[in-house]
Amino acid sequence: MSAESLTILDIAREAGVSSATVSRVLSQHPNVRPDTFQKVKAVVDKYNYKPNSIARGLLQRQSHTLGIILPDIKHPYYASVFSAAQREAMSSGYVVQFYRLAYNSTITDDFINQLIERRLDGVLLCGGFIEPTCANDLPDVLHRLQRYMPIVTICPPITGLRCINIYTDLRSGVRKVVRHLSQLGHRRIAFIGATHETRSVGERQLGFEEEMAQLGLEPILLVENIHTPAMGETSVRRLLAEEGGDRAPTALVVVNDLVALGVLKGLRKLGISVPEEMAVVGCDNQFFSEYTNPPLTTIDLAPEELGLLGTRALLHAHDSNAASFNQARESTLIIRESCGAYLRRKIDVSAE
Amino acid sequence: MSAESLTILDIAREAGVSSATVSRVLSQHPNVRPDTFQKVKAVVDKYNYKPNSIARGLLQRQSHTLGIILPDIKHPYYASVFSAAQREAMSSGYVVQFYRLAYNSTITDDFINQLIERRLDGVLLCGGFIEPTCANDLPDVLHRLQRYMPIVTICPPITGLRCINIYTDLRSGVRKVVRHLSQLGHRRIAFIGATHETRSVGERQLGFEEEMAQLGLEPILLVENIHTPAMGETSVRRLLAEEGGDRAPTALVVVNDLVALGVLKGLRKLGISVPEEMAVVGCDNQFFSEYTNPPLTTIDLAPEELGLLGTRALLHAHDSNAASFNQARESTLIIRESCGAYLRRKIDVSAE
DNA sequence: CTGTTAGCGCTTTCAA
DNA sequence: TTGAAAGCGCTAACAG
Repeated sequence: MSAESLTILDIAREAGVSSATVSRVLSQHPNVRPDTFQKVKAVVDKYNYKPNSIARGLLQRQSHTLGIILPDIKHPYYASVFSAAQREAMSSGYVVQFYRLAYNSTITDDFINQLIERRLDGVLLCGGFIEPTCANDLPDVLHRLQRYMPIVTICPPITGLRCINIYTDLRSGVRKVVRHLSQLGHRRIAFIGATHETRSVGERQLGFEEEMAQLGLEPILLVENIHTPAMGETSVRRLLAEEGGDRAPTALVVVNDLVALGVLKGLRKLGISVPEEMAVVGCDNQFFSEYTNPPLTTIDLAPEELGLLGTRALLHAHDSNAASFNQARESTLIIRESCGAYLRRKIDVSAE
Repeated sequence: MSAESLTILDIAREAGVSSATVSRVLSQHPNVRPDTFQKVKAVVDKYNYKPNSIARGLLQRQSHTLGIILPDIKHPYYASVFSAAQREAMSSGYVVQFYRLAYNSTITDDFINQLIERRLDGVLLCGGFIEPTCANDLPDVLHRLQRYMPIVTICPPITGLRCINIYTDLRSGVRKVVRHLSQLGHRRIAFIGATHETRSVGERQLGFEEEMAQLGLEPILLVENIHTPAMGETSVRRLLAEEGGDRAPTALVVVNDLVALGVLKGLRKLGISVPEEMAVVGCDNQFFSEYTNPPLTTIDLAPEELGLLGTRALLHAHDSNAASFNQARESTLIIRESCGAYLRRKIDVSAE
């Protein structure tokens, strides 16, 4: 397999120079005489010699490697963050290592140790595991990690943790949604969400409740462990069983687009048409949301931007003294058809 | 930032032993006296010392790192392969690095060099860039890489390349689809696909044409550069413009589920109902395919299985002498509603 | 401009 | 059972 393992010394010998000179040639050091340069380069090319970046990293104390930790790369939101992070890292000569940490697990010392032993140059943490409201030692664990490498979190700010944090303000995002629905005339609005276990879900619920309160409306909540399309599909029936008849909601705010996918199917199976009989709004603006039937109104969280900015912040963490800051970004309401905003207009048009 | 940089020597001094002894303690070497072990362990714990895996790797000539290269992590198919690969690698103490290589680009020497310099213990290559039928030097480039590390490809086998290859047989998969549609009574079946630029797309088209020929049917082809939902959406109108009236297809075989998502929307906008007026079948069985309206009939390619098996093969590539083999897996036809298979039954039921 | 030297932090013979 | 010593492959002073 790896028969090819020439070292810099082999090249030096063959070229009749010292290893230092070869090193200089390799790293484009200016102080090399052109003819020496050529001579060495010829040998390097002849043997197709590739320096060992591990050895170089050992000496320079950097691995040119970034870690990125998230719960599920198959989730389109995380895939977007990851994708953008990788691009940004790559364009600066860094490589990304992927670490998975399940939604419901907390970050442990053992896990942290892996990162430390790998001597990463920085770590991006995103969602899930850094979310549990129950994990009170989270700041401690992350502060320990931070003694070894800069970290950037992409999630709602964690109380007691001093680090770079970037996120999209979900709370105000959901408030926008509720306001929009109320402007369309809805009074009985329900929130289909997960339990508070993750803070970013809690933020959504909080935004929902705050805005409903401000509008003087009574919130309808179905808060269970709902986080897949399948769970969304079954949740609808339960919600309408609990809140039936007069009390039935006319609009649904769904915790994310993935779940909303199931909610739409659930409503379809119940013969409830969207948006005529029920308005539906998601959250996330995934690639598929434009293609649901009807196209899903949702809020855009700009995950790629978070990944890009997070990585950039990480790469600059050494030179910038601002080792800790919070950056909140605004979400964007994407109005499509599932909320019924275009309903009246459509009807008007057809009536003409 | 990384103030914490104790070395094994610091620990050795503090514990009053040699670095060799500390090393033995750290790697659970049997020949250490229990009291020495405890003494050293105490110091290690006290300072929370974490050995530098980079240094260890340099000596042992392995990085315990696998590379995985694919065109787009946001694509659910690749995300699944990646996810499974990471799990399998992690469970064997390996970490995965992600490299992106765009769909349309070919793998270059420069790119290969990055991998070599990073001294990866193996590389998994998947889709896109290893696909172009035009890149005739592909085997050469990969053979060069292979001199440094084992590689596994996940794609239709590449002529002239000797390496481990695992894939799902798309050709027979699409043939199943066509057969199924013909059994449902369809005679005018169209294929909406991309150009031949990638072989895995070519395989699908080949399967389509082969089976149509075998059935004595005339194939209808819309083969352009269609690989996003948006392109799928617009493709329908073009197809029906070209092949209208009597010649209009009654069934559509779409190159993948992502594109099918757009095709469904395009048909909806044209007021063509699925499956009543047009049967649609996708390919890939993505997470969303069960939730389209109507649910999409498709073929399952088991990407997670490919990722798992590919990684496992990579990890065993050293001890197994079978340095090169092809493993083809069967695809599974997933019958849902968009193909109309349940149509008659439904009608019967409602007629009762 | 180039070579010598001394490591980076760890493991692993070989002796003791 | 433990320690001394010799590197893994490379870079970075420091001389010359």
